[in-house]
Amino acid sequence: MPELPEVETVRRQLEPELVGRRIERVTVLDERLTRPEAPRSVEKAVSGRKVEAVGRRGKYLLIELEGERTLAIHLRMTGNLLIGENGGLKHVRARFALDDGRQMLFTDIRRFGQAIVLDRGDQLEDYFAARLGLEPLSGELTPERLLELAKDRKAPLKSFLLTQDRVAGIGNIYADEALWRARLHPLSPAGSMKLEHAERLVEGIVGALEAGLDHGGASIDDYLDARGERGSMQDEFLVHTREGEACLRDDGGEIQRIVVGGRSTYFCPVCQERLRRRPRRRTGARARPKRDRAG
DNA sequence: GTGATAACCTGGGTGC
DNA sequence: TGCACCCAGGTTATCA
Repeated sequence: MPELPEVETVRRQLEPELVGRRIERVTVLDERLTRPEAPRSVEKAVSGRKVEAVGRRGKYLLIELEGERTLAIHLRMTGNLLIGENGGLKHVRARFALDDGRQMLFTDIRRFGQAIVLDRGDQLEDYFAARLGLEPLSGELTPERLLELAKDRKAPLKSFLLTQDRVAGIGNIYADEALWRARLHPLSPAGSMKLEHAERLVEGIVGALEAGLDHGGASIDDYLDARGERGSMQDEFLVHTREGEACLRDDGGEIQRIVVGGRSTYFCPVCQERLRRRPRRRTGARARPKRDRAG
């Protein structure tokens, strides 16, 4: 499933191939891809424009085009962007014909992927401001800011990490990996963290994402990089999908699988500390007056 | 405002 | 072998 490391891997591969090239023609083969916009409007907005840069925001890939337009692509669960020959591929949802004769193809088995065109400037800013929070690898994610975002939240840490408008780019795999690295139980209420926990969690998030990047992402199911090759992060998982195996910390714990927020969640019950909600600070001598027995 | 859950979607695995 | 059913998960909409 493409999360931040997978999308960033694709971005790094596409950048030298696309920047300076002109997208001569776009053919959208699945109208779901461009919803709510009509396929023709996206085809018209992109065709004939030169690529100026290839960026990323959270799990969105941003192809910046001349004329202050940006093609924002989300791979969702099974989307792939492949460049080169790519003959005989199944589930092709869009074709981008480049001016050097090659094609970039968007394939997507489950058809959840999205491609929209935004005007650079306010429209782009507003779109992402409403959806995405801190970028974990940019240095803006500090323990203090994470603590502030989690303040008073009762939601489990696992669900909190998956919420993109707090911290962008973390999905099911790297949430599990980050929590294991931080030694924090996925069911701990987010608002129960203290500074020391937030410090461990930031370290865990960054460590997990960088490991994913180092291994070209994880190819559990359908993910392929822009060259059509699989990543190897799935061979390096510390906890995700290791149900029934001994914890790698050798602490006697056995990795368990539970469902949190409808998502499979893997953790070690021995070394991942379950935090409890802190009681609200009461004001005054008695926060809750005793019942007046006299009636 | 917050948290939980369903829906979207399709290939693969499982059970009968 | 073929069929029905369930599961996976990122995001959004809906509900409590």
